[in-house]
This record gives sequence, C-alpha cells and structure tokens, in this order.
Amino acid sequence: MNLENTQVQMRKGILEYCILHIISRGEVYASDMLEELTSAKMIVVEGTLYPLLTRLKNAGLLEYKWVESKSGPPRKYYTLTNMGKNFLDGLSNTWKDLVLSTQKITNNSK
Amino acid sequence: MNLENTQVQMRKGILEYCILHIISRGEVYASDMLEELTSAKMIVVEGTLYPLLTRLKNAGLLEYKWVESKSGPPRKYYTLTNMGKNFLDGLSNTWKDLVLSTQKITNNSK
DNA sequence: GAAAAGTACTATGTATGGCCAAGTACCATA
DNA sequence: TATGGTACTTGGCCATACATAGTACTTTTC
Repeated sequence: MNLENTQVQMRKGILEYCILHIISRGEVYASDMLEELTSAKMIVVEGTLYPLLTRLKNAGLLEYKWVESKSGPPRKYYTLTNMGKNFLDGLSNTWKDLVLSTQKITNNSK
Repeated sequence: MNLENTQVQMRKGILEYCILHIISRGEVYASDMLEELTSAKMIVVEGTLYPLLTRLKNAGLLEYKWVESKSGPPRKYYTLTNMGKNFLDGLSNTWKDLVLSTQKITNNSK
C-alpha cells in the first residue's frame, strides 16, 4: 500500500469521464487526448488510453473513422454516439455527486 | 458497461480517503463510519468497509482497540497512526489535484 | 532504395479494489 | 433456550489501470 497506488485507484472511472468529455467537444484521435490529459496533469499512458477507447467503442459509446495523416500512419478519429452522449450526462452527475459527498465528509470537522 | 459499474470504479480510492478522514477526527467504529458515509450519500456496504479497514490496519495506517458495548458485541474503535496521518495528507493532495485536473478538462469548451 | 527513426495502434498478462454472499460470534430480550 | 439484532470475517468474482512487447505504416537519411 503506497500513495502512488492509491492515485491510480482514484483515477479509476474518472478517466473514462474525462475522455468522453474531450471527445464530446469534437473529433480527436488518441494523441490529441493524451496531450490534453497530460497538460491537465492527469497522468495517462498509452497502455491505458488505447484499451479504454476500444472498450468504449465496443460498448457503443464511441465510433471512429480512419483519417490519413501527412506525418505517419492513418489515425482513428473518434466521435460520441448518441448513447455516448447520454452516458456522459450520467457520468457527469455521478462525478458531481461524488465530489459533493467527499466535500461533505472532508469539510466536516465536527 | 453500465453507469452503475462506472460509479463503482469512480469510488475506488476515494473511499479510502474519506474513511481515513473520518477516523482522523476521533475514535470511531465501523457503524459510525457507515452512518456518516451514508448520510453524505456515499454509498458503502459492509462488505466494502470491513475489508478496507483490515487492509488499512495491516498497512500500518490504523490501529484499533476493543471496546465493550452495552447493546451487542464489542466494537473495534479505530484511530490513525502517525503513518496514517502522513498518508492522509498525501491523499488529500492527490484528491485536490485530481479534482482540479478534472475541472480543467470538463470546463474546457474550446 | 535500404536502413533507421518515428507515429499510431494492438495484444497479453498482472495487480488491486469494490462488492456479493455466506458465515461466525456475541449480546439482549422474550 | 430460542430468537433477533449487532459486529465483524472470509472467499470468490469482476472490472480497470498499467507494464510490456509487438505490429504496421510513413518519413527521413545515407
């Protein structure tokens, strides 16, 4: 049991929310997302992001199209499906509730 | 893949933080914690709480003493060790960073 | 034009933690 | 002593994050 491990645990689920949110703002591919997540100091690595995208796609929340690139192999550009949009709304509420609950507990000095 | 499952994932690690925080405010036993968590709408069940307490104790973050009760079997009253206090400080920062990062991403309308 | 470097994506195995479910143990009351 | 409530324990299941290694394609460099 160490801090680093707990940080990983805390990220669980939240990552999914962040990624859906990023995609909701317009077509992006994996490296775009990595860049934004990193710049927000949300540590993510390839080995986490790609499987997650595949999972979300298989669940019907995302879809993608191949787009050729001028500097390397073609890229998958992702967009949200309607199902994905609904799911994001739900996640949004879940996250807000969770933050509120945590605040309630950690601000309580009794 | 459903909402409920993601809610579970989101709770991961955060629960640990909340429980350490509750214990940091004074001696409590499991049912006290359950009550406070529930009243803050942080859904927790016995099967989650007890193993977590055991884990934290084995990691040296908690210690407990048995106290007899007038209305049932004796109870384990938990307190934080010094190690536990330090760990809680670390978790506190981790949580704040995570909330900030998430805000950064979800407030970005680009 | 062949080798090297870079970009994008894939696949597999491991560890952790939340939860369900069943079970143990103790106490008080009827 | 039988019943119901309280407190805690245990074993197994599932989902996710991550490390690691690998595939495939493109551009650059000599």
